[in-house]
Amino acid sequence: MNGRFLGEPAIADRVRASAAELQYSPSHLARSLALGQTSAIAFVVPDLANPAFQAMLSSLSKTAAKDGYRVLVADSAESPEDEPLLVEEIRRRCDAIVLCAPRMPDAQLEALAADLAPLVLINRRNPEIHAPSLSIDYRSGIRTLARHLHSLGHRHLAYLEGPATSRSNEHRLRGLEEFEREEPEVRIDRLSGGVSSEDGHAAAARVRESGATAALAFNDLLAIGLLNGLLELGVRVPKEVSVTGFDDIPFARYTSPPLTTASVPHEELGVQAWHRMRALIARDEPAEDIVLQPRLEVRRSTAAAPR
Amino acid sequence: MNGRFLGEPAIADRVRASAAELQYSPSHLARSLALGQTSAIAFVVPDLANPAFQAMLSSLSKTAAKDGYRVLVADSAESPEDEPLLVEEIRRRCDAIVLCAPRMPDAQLEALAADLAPLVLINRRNPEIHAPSLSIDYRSGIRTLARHLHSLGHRHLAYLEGPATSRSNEHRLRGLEEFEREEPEVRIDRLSGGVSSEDGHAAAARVRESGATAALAFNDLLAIGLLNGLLELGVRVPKEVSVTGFDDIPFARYTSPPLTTASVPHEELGVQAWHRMRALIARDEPAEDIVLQPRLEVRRSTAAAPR
DNA sequence: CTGTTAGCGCTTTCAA
DNA sequence: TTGAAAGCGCTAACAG
Repeated sequence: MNGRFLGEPAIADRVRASAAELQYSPSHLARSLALGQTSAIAFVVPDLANPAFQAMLSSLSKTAAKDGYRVLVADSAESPEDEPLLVEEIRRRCDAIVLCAPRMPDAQLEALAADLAPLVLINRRNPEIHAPSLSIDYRSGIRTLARHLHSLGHRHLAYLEGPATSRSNEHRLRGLEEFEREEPEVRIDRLSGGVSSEDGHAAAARVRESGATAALAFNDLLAIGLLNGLLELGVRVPKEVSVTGFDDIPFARYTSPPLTTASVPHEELGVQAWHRMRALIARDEPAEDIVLQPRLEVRRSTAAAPR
Repeated sequence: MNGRFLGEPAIADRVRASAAELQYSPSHLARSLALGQTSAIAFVVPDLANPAFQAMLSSLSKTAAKDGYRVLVADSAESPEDEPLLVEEIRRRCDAIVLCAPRMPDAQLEALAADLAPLVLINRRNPEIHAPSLSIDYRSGIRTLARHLHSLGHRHLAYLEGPATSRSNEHRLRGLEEFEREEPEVRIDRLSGGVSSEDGHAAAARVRESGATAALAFNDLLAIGLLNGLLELGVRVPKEVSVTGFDDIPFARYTSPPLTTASVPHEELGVQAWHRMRALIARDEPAEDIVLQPRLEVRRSTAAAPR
């Protein structure tokens, strides 16, 4: 049945015919047990409703499929507590795991890492962990956005934060601190944001009250909600307040006004994650870790600061 | 180890301690083989990059997780030819399958259905197939949109088609025919559209040339691209041309102008799909098939027809 | 070249 | 109450 039969073709045909007649269908399960591999990998994200993670999943799944691998998905619902159990459970069902932006504390992740191997990490670097890691330079990306706003004359900015457990939020914060050191006359207010467009919408009033002339949102989802909330409050964007996002999700270019953002190649991350994973599974040396640079995408949600 | 041990607690503890020491971790695979169930289901869509399918996946995965089930995803890349093999392969890896908007011909789907059971169908009804089916009344939805445009004075419409293999595209076409019979003075041009925002964008010139005062797009993705393409061509929306979408993806409300659309409860579909599936797996009688009615969501991309 | 067998790691049944 | 054994359906190594 497996194609590499060396006997008489007629016999093979007869066997195949009988198999069809008996409605025989091989058990992938038993095959996996005997072979010791399932040809499936897990992909875990904090929020499957986020287009950025969806884009990675879509490209990871397509890419892995070319090598006969399927992907098992799980959403940790932004819960750092449940994450370790979820991750261990799903890992045991397949051959390997891609952890995307895990929210659990470093210590737990470090403790788990060996058990999880083969493991590929996205958006979470940790020198203690021996696993390929793909990430985005959020620190530099947010600085580029801040510098863009600065060049437009903005001196009072607001940063709408992401989840406190998000490492990439920390990196943005770090980038902002650097920027403040470079441009001491700039003031940046930290405002609590969230993770969804609704959160961004709800933050609009706080942004207006802060008096900032420009708001940097944690990501595009937040920025899109903020944009809308600001408009509803009668605040003109970008005339009165400029807004930036982060990610460049497919819809960022279609908002009103189109969103200035830092563009992240999510599809590329999915492809590269699979390449690293394939190497790991084959016990090859995976390619080097990469830190992708976001690209400034200037659209119409940012403009010169009001007088 | 399985919690229902009847002996001395001290012994159980000692066993557990040894297990931990030996880094014992149960093999889900072997357990599945012995038990004859994997606690995983497959979810197959034509395009994982479509937010409508992503929303279903996200809710299906969350809902199934509550019952200890994981989901294996696959994207058929809109290919009706590869679909049957893909579907059979992934089905054999797990306990059941949810087929979302399959593109393969009816005959093939009917032939496959028995092999695939337990099977839940989304967006594809077929009386020959004995499987729970959840769908959207696209026919009525598009008619509601057309009627909305008609009430605004539009008499020359254009319909931007979806993939030829999409049954839901056919249903929309059917609804439009009904509408034409009801309102004989209305003209509806059929224009080839596609499946992505890029396709919608590319169709903008064709829509303008058609002379229609309103365009109904197959879905929101197409509509958003069309909106943008029209704007780039200097066509004012909705002043000169009204545009409608279908689905009400999360971003439809944030486009410029916000998109009038037929709202489809994708999350609800995911939840209901799991409920049907759970009943099937438990050999219970699944709840009745449902045909959800889209809800007209009037936003600012539609307005009175020009003079 | 063909047919037999052990074993993957679990669950369940049956015997001690 | 505890231990031993059969079997889930496949693969791979081994004799015949």
